[in-house]
Amino acid sequence: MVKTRFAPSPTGYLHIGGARTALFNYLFSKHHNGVFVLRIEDTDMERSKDEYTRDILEGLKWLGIIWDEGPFFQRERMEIYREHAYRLIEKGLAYRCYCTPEELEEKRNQAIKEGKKATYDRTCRELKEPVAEKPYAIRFKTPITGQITFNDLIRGKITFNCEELDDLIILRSDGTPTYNFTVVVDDALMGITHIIRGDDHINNTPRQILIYEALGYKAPNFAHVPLIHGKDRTRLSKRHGATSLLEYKNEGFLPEALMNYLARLGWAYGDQEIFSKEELIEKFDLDHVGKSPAIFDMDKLKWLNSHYIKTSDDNRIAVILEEFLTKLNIKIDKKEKLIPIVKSLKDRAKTIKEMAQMAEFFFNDEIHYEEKAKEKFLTPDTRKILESFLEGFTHIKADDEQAQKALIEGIVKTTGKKPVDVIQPIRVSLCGRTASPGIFEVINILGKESVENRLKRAIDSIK
RNA sequence: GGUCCCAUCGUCUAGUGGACUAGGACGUCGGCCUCUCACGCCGAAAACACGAGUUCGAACCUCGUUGGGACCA
Repeated sequence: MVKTRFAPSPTGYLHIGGARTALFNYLFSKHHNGVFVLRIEDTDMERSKDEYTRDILEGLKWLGIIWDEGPFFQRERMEIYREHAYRLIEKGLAYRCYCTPEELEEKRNQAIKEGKKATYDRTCRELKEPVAEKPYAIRFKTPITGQITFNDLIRGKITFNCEELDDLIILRSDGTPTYNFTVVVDDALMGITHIIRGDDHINNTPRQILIYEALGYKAPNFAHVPLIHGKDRTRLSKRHGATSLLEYKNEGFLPEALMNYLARLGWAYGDQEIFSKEELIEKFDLDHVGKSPAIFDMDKLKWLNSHYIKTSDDNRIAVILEEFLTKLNIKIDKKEKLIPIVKSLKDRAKTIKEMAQMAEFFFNDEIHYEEKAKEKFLTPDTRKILESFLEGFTHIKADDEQAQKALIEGIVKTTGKKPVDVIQPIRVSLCGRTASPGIFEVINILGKESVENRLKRAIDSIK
């Protein structure tokens, strides 16, 4: 059975790259009816924070990635790693190293001076007896010669020479295990069959394979996904504003848009652009994951988001819109307005946040007029138009589009102006701006009283 | 610096030796629609990094060059 995992360290928020790695693991396991495990690699006591763990869990949930097992916390498994480290010593596949950090530092400097590689010189490798009372780290006995090759599911065959690898520390002198050791122990114990992770781990892979073998476990399949880059083509980091995935939620993106975008970033299925979650599970495979890094493109994400806003259920969008309106301190006078507002704005907004901003004027008759709009359309010249529209409108219902059209046509005829010249002043009076949903739609949503209030207020503002 | 990886429009990508006059999508530009803004529709510009080789034939295979990235130091 296929079993994958996502194993982030809670030393930062769940960023876009991490989310995509998680997604690929999730999709791959679900595609094969397998199991997806979540493991939190929190062995770095200094930098790990609960806040980050919470962000990661929440982010995954929001995106719609559901794990079958876990979350497991490495901090709770320290004994297991220690036990495995000593097991390797017993098997003669690891050894105690008594070199002090100072000695190591000196050796390193010396090697660099001589133009050699700054790797550990294996001083303690052949020590026969443990030295009592002296602190030690445990090092892994890396084969001195030979090659290690693995078949990456995305990149094909990758080969390393063992000479390039030194005897890495698996357990520090303070008893804490190191990264390359804990991943292997956990992945082996948890029965992970496919490790899908970032490109940045390729160089760790040969060491890890060696550790699998030493421990007597079968190495899993590896698939290294290229990293996501920022516009400057370097790895995404805080500089690129790639903080938390949840920030996209706060910016008004829909989770399915983000999932769709992330999946298509570095993976393709012919010419298809739009994928539901179910479709992704059905169609995702490692064969069509690209090998070169992808650059994050906000415009395309926005396009997908607007697509999902357009095609999403109005009630659902209304609920989200309400949250954003509240966040913007906009008081919702009548909840029944929300659905019609969504209907009128879903083709115009790229994010729900944008939608909330566009919707603001619907909720308060004391609207703010945009400077330029007022200058151009609320003038002594247009005042007559507004007055005659208000006069006619008092006899009409707010949902009677036909009557409103007739009224405007009448004004067009008597003034000799173009329809747009009649409508724009009305639009600015009602919305405070020159761009808005269709004028009849706006009137209908606002209702008779609001429309009359706003017209009066606009007319007064001209005086 | 060492090791490893990568290379098709600005961006995401299709492409697995002949169907390639290199396809789709975002973005850009132009047009249509239109009460404004959007939406929608139509159209355009836009790429195989370079050089050798293999082959009847190369975006696709091989080698090299250049460029980029990651990890380690």
